[in-house]
Amino acid sequence: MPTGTGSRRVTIHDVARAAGVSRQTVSRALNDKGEIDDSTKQRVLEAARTLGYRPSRFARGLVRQDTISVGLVIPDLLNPFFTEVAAAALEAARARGWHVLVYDTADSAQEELGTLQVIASQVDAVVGYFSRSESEIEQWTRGLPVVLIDRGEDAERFSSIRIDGRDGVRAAVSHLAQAGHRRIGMLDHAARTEPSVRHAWFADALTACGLGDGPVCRAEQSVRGGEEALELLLGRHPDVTAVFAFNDVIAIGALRAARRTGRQVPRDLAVIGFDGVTLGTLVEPPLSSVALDIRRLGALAVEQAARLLTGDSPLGPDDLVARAELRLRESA
Amino acid sequence: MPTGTGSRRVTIHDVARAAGVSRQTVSRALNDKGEIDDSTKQRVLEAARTLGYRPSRFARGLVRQDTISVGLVIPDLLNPFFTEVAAAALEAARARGWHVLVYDTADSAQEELGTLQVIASQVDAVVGYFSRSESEIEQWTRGLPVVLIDRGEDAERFSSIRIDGRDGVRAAVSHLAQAGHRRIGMLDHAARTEPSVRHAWFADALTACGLGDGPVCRAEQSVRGGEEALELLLGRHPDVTAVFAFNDVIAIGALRAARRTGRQVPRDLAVIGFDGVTLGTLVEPPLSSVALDIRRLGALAVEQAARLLTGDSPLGPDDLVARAELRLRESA
DNA sequence: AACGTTCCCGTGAACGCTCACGGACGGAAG
DNA sequence: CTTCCGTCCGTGAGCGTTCACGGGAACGTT
Repeated sequence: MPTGTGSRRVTIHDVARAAGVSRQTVSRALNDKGEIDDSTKQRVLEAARTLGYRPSRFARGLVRQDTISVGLVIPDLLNPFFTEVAAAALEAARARGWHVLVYDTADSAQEELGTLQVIASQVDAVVGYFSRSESEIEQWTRGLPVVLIDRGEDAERFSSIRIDGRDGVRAAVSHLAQAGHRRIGMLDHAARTEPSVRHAWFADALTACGLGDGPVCRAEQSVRGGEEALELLLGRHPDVTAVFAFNDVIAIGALRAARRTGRQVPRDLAVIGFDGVTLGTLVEPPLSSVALDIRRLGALAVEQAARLLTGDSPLGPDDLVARAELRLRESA
Repeated sequence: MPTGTGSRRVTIHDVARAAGVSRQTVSRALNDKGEIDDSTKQRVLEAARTLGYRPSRFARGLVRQDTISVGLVIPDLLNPFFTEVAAAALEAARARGWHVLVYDTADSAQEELGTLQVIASQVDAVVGYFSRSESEIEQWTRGLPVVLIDRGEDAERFSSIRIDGRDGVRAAVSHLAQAGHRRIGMLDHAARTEPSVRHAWFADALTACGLGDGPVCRAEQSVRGGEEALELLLGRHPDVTAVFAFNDVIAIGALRAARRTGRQVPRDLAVIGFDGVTLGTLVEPPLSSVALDIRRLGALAVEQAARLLTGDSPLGPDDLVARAELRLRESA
């Protein structure tokens, strides 16, 4: 068993010497591409096996530039929305024969910087979520194709898959209004300092429906965060009878908190989330949501990365849109 | 904007020429390691920027063999258990500064073979789930460190993180027996032809508790699969009052099917799963489960990969165990 | 004036592999 | 016998980067 603890790496040269042939013949044997006698091929393969030879991916990649790998950057793989985005991107990448390096930045700007610093030297393109400034991203990616996802309004230098939930949120609020709700609150994202884009859609929808502006609470990006935020919101505004959440995870937290405090959903409190994750079908009651086509979202991001990579006809901002539409279940 | 559609790649040489210096000086500027005048450094950096230069990861990797990357092979990232395993492995790998290539084999033996064929040339070690035979795995990995997870009893050539749920399942069945259940069924894994190891634990536990053997139904690895399997099981064996499921996903399906058919959980039907995924806390009622420490599981796999990689003191089979223990919530 | 230092910078070599070529050999065709 | 072709194999070059070394210029020291 050749383990090669500290010793030199086994190269194609060693195999050649052991088999009594040249490097090229070894290469022929391993990549089975003809021009080689079958007996010598077996001999080479045998030598390679006993020596424990394994070609260097770097040397190989250096000479034939065929394999493409893309970096996928995700804030939190355990957040079911990002799980689904990752799965979608993985699927799209596999269809292209790409390799995918996944980086979970743990919702931390620090970790994000860390990945930014190492990712450029490992991949041919980058896809995913970033919270840092575009100039900071550019500084580390340096001309590498980058596709951002859901980068709000400030995606200028990079391609970004824009998420357009305006109509969907409008439909959601409108549905709530028609159900008789007059005081609708929102559980917004907590990380950013300013209100989110989704909140802007929410506010617009409220005025469009002729409702006064709704109270808002910031929620951590977790079920727990949603629970806490809902209690806070309801504590401060007991007249609220419906809530719209920044995303489904938070909405599910709200659902749970509502039931735990004796409210019945949707009778006492209606809840609508955003994203449309599968998890929403498993909770009680099933969660209504302004839903995205997440598989398409991931596929779109990879598609654009591919176009940027080859250089031909990248999609324009108008094509890089994922629209969300209201998917009614039972929570509202 | 130098996009370089079909043209030659921009090399360090081009930058050197443009800046009027040597390759080495360019290298010094880019990896900022002193021995360079600040003004020339700026000049080089400027040249690199305008040329759109980006060092080749292959050339760099060839000469300084520092970056390590590991392949993580998962049957289905959307299955919450594997999501958590992946997240755990990602975290452990990041702590080591490793890069992780993720492959989702889509529960398909064909896709698994496909990854097997390409993965060896891309990573320094492989961690994850495989259904194919060890010889087949070995054929493609060729001496690459491989760490299998939950490979049942037949892990001989490779390191495998064994999942030991014997005591946990025993505790689960025992708990059900003490609650008065006499007829306990199981929803087993459907893919394999023979009954799973978990079923063996279940059967042993039944006899240990003095109960006759329980009826079994095979379930697809999904919530839907669990629903269908439970209906089948209950249709065939109406006297069953409790079920143990191969895993939590299936158990959640069972939970839903039970409630949908008017049964109350756990009063009319008790349900216990396996794995202990977080999702179990979100369903109604919260799922009891024979729970694994999934983060430790992932960390252990990566740890062993690291040891195999450096060659020193790999963990033995006795250390490569993840024990599962009963975690009671409300479904039983 | 000779010498040692410090600061920059450049030159060969090496990393491990594949590609493009060319050559040796044997047998079939002329 | 010559010519040709097909089969098999080896040699040089090159992929793009970093490492180890060496050297020149400028400055200060004795």
